[in-house]
Amino acid sequence: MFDPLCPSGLSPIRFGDKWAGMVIRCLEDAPRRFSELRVPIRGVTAKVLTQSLRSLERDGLITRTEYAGSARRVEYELTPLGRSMLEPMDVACAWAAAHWDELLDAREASLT
Amino acid sequence: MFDPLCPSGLSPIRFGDKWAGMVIRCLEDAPRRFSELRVPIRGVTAKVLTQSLRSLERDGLITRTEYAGSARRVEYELTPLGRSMLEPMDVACAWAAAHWDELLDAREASLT
DNA sequence: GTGGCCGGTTACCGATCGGATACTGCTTAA
DNA sequence: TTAAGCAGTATCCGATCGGTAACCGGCCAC
Repeated sequence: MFDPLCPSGLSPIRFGDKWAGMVIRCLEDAPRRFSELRVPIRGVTAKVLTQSLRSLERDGLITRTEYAGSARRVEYELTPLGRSMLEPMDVACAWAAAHWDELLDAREASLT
Repeated sequence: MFDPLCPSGLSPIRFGDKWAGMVIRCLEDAPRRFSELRVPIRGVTAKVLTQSLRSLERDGLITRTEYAGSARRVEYELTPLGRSMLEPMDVACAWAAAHWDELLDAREASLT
């Protein structure tokens, strides 16, 4: 899903830390478990994902729910506040998509 | 203009490095000289502002024009690409303004 | 000829960020 | 009994970020 080579890293617009934007995107449709996040968000380590999730939780963008049961189960879910970030994120994505080639050109030109 | 205590630092949405967003805002209405940027962008040092400007230039968001004349004069100006960032920035500002109190509440709640 | 303004540069420094690696406690399945 | 999965922790490490302080050359006014 989020390829490390994905050009989204080219955009200067960032939401929280390095992985926060991807986390929010992953939670857009449904709550997900820790291990369900690690799969699509390629290249993230457990430690860093934990940091990102804790930070999002502190800011009230996601909730962390530990389900009492024999097997361990923790789910992360967007709060309404977190969901409200989708709108600026969409705008940022649209901007990046619209100006992707210009950004590439500028980068290349600056190497010469 | 950009008070170091300004709550805009509370928003998790960032455009480029720490000062890039303010630089773009300062150039919104007119081209400005190096020293004209240092005044409103309070707290930025020459070195860091230079870094930020160089980075924005590399990305094609601003141009740096050195005017030939006896007195030294350098002006920075938004490119069309740089100007196009104003739209996502406005959306981000609107989001931050709309959810400012929720962000504050979440921060405070996480301290207890 | 000395000081000030302009637009920086250089060297150094601490803090933070993100990543690598190893390990943990708990539970369930083979 | 052993292995695997879940949801992380603990420790260390290098790279980057942002900041301080000092300095620079060219020009100008005094």
